Amino acid sequence: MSEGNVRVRFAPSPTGYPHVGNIRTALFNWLFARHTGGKFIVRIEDTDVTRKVRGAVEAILDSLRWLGIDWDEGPEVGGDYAPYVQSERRDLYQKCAQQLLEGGHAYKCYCSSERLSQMRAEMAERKESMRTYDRRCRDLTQEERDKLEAQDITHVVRFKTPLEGTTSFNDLIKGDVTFDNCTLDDFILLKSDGYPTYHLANIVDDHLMQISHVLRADEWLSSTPRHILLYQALRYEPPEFAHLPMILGPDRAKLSKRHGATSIIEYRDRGYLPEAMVNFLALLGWALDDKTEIFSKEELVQYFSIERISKTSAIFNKDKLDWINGFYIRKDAVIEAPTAQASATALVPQMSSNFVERLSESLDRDLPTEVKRPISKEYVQQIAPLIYERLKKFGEAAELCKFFFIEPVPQTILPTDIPSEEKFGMPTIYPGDKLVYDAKLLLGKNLTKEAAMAGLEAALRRLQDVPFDASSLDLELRFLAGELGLKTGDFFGLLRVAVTGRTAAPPLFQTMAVLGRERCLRRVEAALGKLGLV
RNA sequence: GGCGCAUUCGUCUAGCGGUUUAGGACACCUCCCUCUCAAGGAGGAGAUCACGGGUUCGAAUCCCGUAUGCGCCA
Repeated sequence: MSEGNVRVRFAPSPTGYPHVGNIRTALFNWLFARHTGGKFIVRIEDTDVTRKVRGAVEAILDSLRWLGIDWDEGPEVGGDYAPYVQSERRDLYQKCAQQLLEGGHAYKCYCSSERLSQMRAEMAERKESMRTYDRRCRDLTQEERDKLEAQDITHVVRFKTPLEGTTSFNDLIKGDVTFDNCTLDDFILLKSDGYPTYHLANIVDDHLMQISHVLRADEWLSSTPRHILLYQALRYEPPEFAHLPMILGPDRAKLSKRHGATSIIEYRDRGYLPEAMVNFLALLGWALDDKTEIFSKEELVQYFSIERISKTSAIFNKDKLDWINGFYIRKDAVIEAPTAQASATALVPQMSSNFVERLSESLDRDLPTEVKRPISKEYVQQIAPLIYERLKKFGEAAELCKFFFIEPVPQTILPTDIPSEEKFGMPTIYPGDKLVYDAKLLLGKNLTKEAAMAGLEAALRRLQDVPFDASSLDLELRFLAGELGLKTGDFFGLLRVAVTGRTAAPPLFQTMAVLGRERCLRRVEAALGKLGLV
């Protein structure tokens, strides 16, 4: 098969919101298509009527769009092989089933589901190795068939799997795989409601849509011999197969809702960047070499190859995702200003409008409702350079810069007031979204109450008339620390807690400059007032 | 239970018979930078290459078993 004729598909069933595994499959298909100059097709496999979930199709397409995975044929865009929704293609499957029936490759099965489940129970009882359909209807005589037909019993159509021989195929990732036909069952082609099973619909559509390569999750490997047999019975040329390693949860089990965030949409909503997600997903089961970790989408398209897909399943490593996301945030946040070193005001880097925009959005969404909207763009622009290096995902932004919007309130907090999951140094947030912090934090490790109070009082006076820009504040407060006989670290730490309510925050002087004189004075004053009571 | 696939640091992986005292990344630890936290820089710890047999002058790399995990039959 020449690579120019590559046609691959992503065939999700709308039984739920797509998780990272589903989307990784889509990504690999897409990368393969774009790398080879082939076509990427999206086909909705909605033949399982009972498990259909409302809104799932939209969620799937939204996920693809979010990551920039565009499709050449499929829902919304159409194509030469439309429709791309299986429920609209029922006639095709029924015709195929009929053809198989007539060719002696399939038969109608009249067994009731009650009989089947009873049969299975008995087999389990007897510990039989073959716990599959006992093929009772396979060799019915014409007379028996007519009789059952006359009774108007609902039936399914089953594939007449060869009883002997083997079925082999060469998987592009796993290599040669062989199955004994006698281990395969007479699987269902057409359900009693007239809908096809995955097996039938899949084969018919892949053939009709001229799919050249099937890149799908490893869980389908065991079904592949059935598919090959079907292709043969139908006299279709089978496509190439490549079974992708699975993505597992931290407990090594197949991803499911139990693993917390599984829906890819959730990652978008938590503030992950699409380019980071694509980069991360690509690295789950694929690697270019022994060192490269960061890939743009263009580079992935350029370098992607099936040969370099690994055979082993991978565990979703959230820490690494966070690292990659932080990397992309930092990378995209700053505009390289060629005149930066010439500019005296270039203490803070210039932020990209993209970053400011995303930051504004997440603050607008996550900041408490008490904060007045709309949130000032100019203000966000000032905050941005102070936090961009500290952000791993935009979902954390509000928490990270809350104190720019809400007054910290010092309070004496009893140990029992602090929720156990609260990290050291982080403020305890109470309902009503006041930024309450433990007044004891003001003392830090090395300060006595008296020294802290003296420090705050001195700062209060000095802050009245010092020019309120970062470098002046730096200069003046450093000087003041000396006057007070305090270590700069201790003094600045004290001020940091007073001004931000936390022990870990962006650089102090830049933060103070952004907050402005009035607010800083008020906060120092509040801290001082409370400190007297500690 | 049967069948199939897999098995390199905690995790993602490089490795496709000698260049390997098994390389990189995340996480972890130490140090530097430093007003804290980050970011960045420099180091460190961490893998008897699942186990047991072969093949070979030589195996993480090839073959066969066993175990374990995962998947499918459901």
